Amino acid sequence: MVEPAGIGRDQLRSIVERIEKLEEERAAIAGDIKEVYAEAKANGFDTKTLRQVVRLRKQDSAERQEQEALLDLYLHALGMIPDENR
Amino acid sequence: MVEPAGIGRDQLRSIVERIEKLEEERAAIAGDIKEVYAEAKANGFDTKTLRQVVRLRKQDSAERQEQEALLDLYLHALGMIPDENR
Amino acid sequence: MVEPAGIGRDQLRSIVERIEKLEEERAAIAGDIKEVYAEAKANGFDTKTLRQVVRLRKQDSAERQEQEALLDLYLHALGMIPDENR
Amino acid sequence: MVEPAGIGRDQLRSIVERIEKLEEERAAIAGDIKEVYAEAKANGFDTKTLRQVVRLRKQDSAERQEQEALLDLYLHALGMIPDENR
DNA sequence: TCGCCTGATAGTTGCC
DNA sequence: GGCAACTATCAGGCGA
Repeated sequence: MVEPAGIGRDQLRSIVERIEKLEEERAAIAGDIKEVYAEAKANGFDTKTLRQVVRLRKQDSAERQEQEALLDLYLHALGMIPDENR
Repeated sequence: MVEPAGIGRDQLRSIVERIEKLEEERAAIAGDIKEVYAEAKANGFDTKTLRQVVRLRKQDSAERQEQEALLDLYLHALGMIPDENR
Repeated sequence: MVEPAGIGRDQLRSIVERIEKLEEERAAIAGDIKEVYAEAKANGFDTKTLRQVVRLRKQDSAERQEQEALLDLYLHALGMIPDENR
Repeated sequence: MVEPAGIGRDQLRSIVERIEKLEEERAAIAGDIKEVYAEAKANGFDTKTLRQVVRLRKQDSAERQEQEALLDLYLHALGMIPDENR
């Protein structure tokens, strides 16, 4: 049964407000992250690479290797071996 | 010149750690939001509708601002600058 | 199971080529759009404003559709299904 | 001088319509691309890897190696050498 | 629960 | 060369 019209009104308002509050907080943190990247950039770091590093640290190494292996497979099938020293 | 290997080491570590800390916080908040939706659902609300309501409320204010921006642009294009602080 | 090395070779090549062909076409159209803006600019129009107009026209129809969708959702949530083809 | 209000009216309409027409075409092609990926997926290919392949083919290899070198530098500074056989 | 799809986020490109 | 718009990728939510 869905919440009847009259009854849930205050509850609905409360829910929406809580969500909006949390979304604001989340946006604020996103802003902080952006700032850190900006500061890093100002100190001579390459943000693109930084993001890559952060992503790699998050990713499980097993999964990472698997993905690399698959890519190799495809590139090989296309005759595009990216680096023969690999 | 990009940050040389030896120099930025500690700085690099600090940057990465700050970002990871912030991303954790952001993820925690995302979890809270999820909980609110789950709770709402348990109370009989339709989450899809709730999400759309939240989205529309966000859009409304964004849209309003954009309309204002457009007006400004037109006024500018016509040489009728409405606000000298622009 | 992912596509084994030998089997999908020609198929893989075909897929990649089709995608690349389509991406070229898309890029060509993007170029045409750019040209139109450039021409408009040469005729004294403000491109930023033009872009905003185009964007808003798109948004308007999207918004209208979303509002309709929201109405549907509410009617559904209240057990008043407006359209059995849904 | 910006285009005066009355004069450019038809021209403005024409511009906007041409742009919208082109954007539709572009969207149609984007849809085609999506279809190709979907079809590939249905045939057992991994779309994420496919996208990577397409991207790599577009990217100049010199640039690619440069980016890899930079990443290595950062990972090294963090003590995270991703693959010692490299 | 899994796969799909939409919405959020990150990256690229073009303009100023 | 920095910033803003646009595009592509990714992740989370929804429906089967």
